[in-house]
Amino acid sequence: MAPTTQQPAAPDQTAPPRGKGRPRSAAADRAILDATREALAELGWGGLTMGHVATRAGVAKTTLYRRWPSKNELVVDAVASLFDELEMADLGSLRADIEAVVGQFAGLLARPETQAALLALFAEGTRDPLLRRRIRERIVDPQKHLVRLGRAQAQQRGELRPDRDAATACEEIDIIFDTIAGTVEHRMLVSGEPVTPEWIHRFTTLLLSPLPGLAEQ
Amino acid sequence: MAPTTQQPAAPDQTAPPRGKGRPRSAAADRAILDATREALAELGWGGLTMGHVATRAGVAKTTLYRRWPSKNELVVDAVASLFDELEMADLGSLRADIEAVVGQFAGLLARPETQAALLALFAEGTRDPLLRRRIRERIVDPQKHLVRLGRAQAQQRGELRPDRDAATACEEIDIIFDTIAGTVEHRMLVSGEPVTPEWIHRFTTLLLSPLPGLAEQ
Amino acid sequence: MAPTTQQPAAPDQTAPPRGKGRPRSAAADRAILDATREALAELGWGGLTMGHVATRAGVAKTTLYRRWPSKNELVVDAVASLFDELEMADLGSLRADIEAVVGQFAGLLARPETQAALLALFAEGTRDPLLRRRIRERIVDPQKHLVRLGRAQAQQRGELRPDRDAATACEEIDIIFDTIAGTVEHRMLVSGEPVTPEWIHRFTTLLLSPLPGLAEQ
Amino acid sequence: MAPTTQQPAAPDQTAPPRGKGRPRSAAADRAILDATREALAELGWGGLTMGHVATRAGVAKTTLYRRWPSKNELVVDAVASLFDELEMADLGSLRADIEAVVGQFAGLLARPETQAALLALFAEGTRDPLLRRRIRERIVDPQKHLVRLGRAQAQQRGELRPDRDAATACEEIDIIFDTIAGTVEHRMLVSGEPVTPEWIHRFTTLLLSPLPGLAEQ
DNA sequence: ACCTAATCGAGACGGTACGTCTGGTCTTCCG
DNA sequence: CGGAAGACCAGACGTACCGTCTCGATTAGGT
Repeated sequence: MAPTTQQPAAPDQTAPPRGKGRPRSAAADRAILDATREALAELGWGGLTMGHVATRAGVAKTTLYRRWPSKNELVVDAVASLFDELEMADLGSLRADIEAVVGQFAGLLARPETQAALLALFAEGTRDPLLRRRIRERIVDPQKHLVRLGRAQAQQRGELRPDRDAATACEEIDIIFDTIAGTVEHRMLVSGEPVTPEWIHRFTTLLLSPLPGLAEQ
Repeated sequence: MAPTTQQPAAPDQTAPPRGKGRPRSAAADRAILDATREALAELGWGGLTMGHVATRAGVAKTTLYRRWPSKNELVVDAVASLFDELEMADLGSLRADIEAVVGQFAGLLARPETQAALLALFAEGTRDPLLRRRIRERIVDPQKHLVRLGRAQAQQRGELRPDRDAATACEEIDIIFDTIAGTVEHRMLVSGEPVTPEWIHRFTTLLLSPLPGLAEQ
Repeated sequence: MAPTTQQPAAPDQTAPPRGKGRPRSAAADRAILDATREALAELGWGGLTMGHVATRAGVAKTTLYRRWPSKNELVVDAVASLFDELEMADLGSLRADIEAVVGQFAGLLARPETQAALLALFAEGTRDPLLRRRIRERIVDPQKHLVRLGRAQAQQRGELRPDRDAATACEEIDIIFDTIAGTVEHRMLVSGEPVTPEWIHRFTTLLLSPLPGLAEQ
Repeated sequence: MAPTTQQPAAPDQTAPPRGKGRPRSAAADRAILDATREALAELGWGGLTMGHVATRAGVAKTTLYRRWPSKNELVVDAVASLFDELEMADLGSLRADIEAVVGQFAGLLARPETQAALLALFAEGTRDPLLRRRIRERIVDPQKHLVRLGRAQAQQRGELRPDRDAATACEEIDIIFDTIAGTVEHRMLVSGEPVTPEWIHRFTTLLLSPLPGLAEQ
């Protein structure tokens, strides 16, 4: 998806913007984020240690803390880049587009590093408003953009009516997004059951049609 | 809800069932679970400490570990009882029943102790199959039972067609449950926005009808 | 010297005096102090690390900090026991007694662990009154006792006049003690030159007689 | 005393002697040494930090390390100049001269920066021969010169016999010096008691006469 | 008027030790 | 024997300095 407006995982915006002393090593940034993803996949959230990441990245702990104030922020950035691979296809129909993006999302949630990190991050974000904001900016909003895009495509095709006003549109996007993201996450991470093409089809039907088996109302 | 098959937060079934020496203090169990809930509400998941719980409950750490093998299991039990208050009403229509149960669930998620614990537990459960199983038994399954109940009620009223076969029914219950639970959790705990009656109405509409604005297909 | 009133290097008096919980391991105390002395001798004051001591003693850092609040206090106790070996002989004359005790003291200062620790402790004590107090109780006072003892022996022999009053006696003991201890320390640790029997003889002469070469006054 | 043979605290002689590039700032040297003394007085040896000194002196750490290889050497130079104020008076008698110089030395040891630095330096010197040499050159030898001077004055007055040979003289100077320096340091820095005129008088008596109270021998 | 070279400030870098905290286990005594 | 108390080992935490390095910007002397 959108490599349009994307920095390569910018660490800490509070860094001095202009160069007085020695500039920060860009290689260190990359090594740290890679190490974080690897460690997440191997050891999971609980096994992830700042010291461990630093060692594996060949970097001093100080360097790590200079850029990310804590494990939470670090993992947000490390995981965020994974979400960049989500893309909105244009397959000619709303149903096909939805099924495609749900499939992509499910594929992402199947990766061990995502699985290890996502719910843990959400849990931490529950208590820390700054972290929630960061999660929103780096993870949630890019996803929500997909919904916006898919919706616009469907409107252009004539499958959906054009927006009446911006506020309603926004609310509709929100509700659709929470439904898609929440349901897939709950299915995979809480119920622990796989997301198969069949399941995707049935879920899309739920979104697009009345409840299956609903008697004529 | 179902006080049918429910122990009053039984700690560890592996305990010696019969009294040889001094019997375990039931008061200790209650004090521990209360202390856990209080500490969760005050300090959140991260701030919850076994030592802290023990102190607050006026109990030795040993006693605590004798009953629950770790923080995770303890919190499952402490939080599970909160889910007992969920009940399936029979308000005469499927929509009304759904809206009622979603509202109850949202109310539960608004409590600080639930908020602090739920996602964290799910995150831990991602790695630990035994924990996931326990979560399922004590938290998820009781909720899923509500869906089953509501569905049966609607079938009796004639709003839904009767089940064709058990397998399909089960799958349909699963998908509905994941959608309701996942969406409400995502809305409240990840997006961090409130679940108002209006939102509930719109979400229920999404479940019961085609996408709003969907052009005639 | 006086094993009369001596605890085997009691760590921290602030410990709860009698046993409610598990008692502190006496073996750990011994292992820690031994490890401290060994590490001092090998690595010196600067190379001595709490973590290193703990590891070498086969003890957790927590155990170490439970007993001694910091490196300073730990080393005081570790070194103090070395000073227990100082004894006041009774060799029949004041000169012989002085020479013997100076020789013993010099021998003590020649040991690497003493050398590494003593001045560093004194330096730290300069800033920390509690540490200075502890140094005084565990290291200085036992030494000063030797002076008191030697003086009493000389008075019994008739080499010295009996005390006129306690205050004057105390002052005289102080000045003699500071002179002996300070001079030997300065010779060995600052000037870095050896304390030979010849030097001891000359120093004792300085104490007992007018300056060598002093013209008749 | 001797501003005779004194560089104004020359930092590091290993600097390239002749100017090709930009010359070193003399102001920086002064600022660094001043900052060092101030920080010593305020924070003590343990609180003294290279980074702190650099900041306080308005200088980069690099500049500091270009001149002094470590904290130890820096403090030697910073403190050494304080010892330049020691002077040998000629008050007409050996006793008066000794009492004067002991008083001066005690005054010096009463200053917080000296107190913080001296024993710490000696302690470090115990392990580092190069440092000990530097201490000797910049701090100890100038003091020892005072003893030599006072001795010569007394010989000229006829209070002391002339030297028989150089070696013996040197040894006698050494022992007197270690005694005076060591005793005063021990009294003030270890015992932590003040050096009053009365104490100086008694100490000088000890140096010049047999032990007080010594029965006729 | 240019070079050349060492200096300056700032600050990031890899390390290491710090002292604290928590997790689980164990050992003791009391009821 | 159960329970309270608390010591035990293990190890991660986030901070503070260490001494080195890499910058861009001065600031001289030598041509």
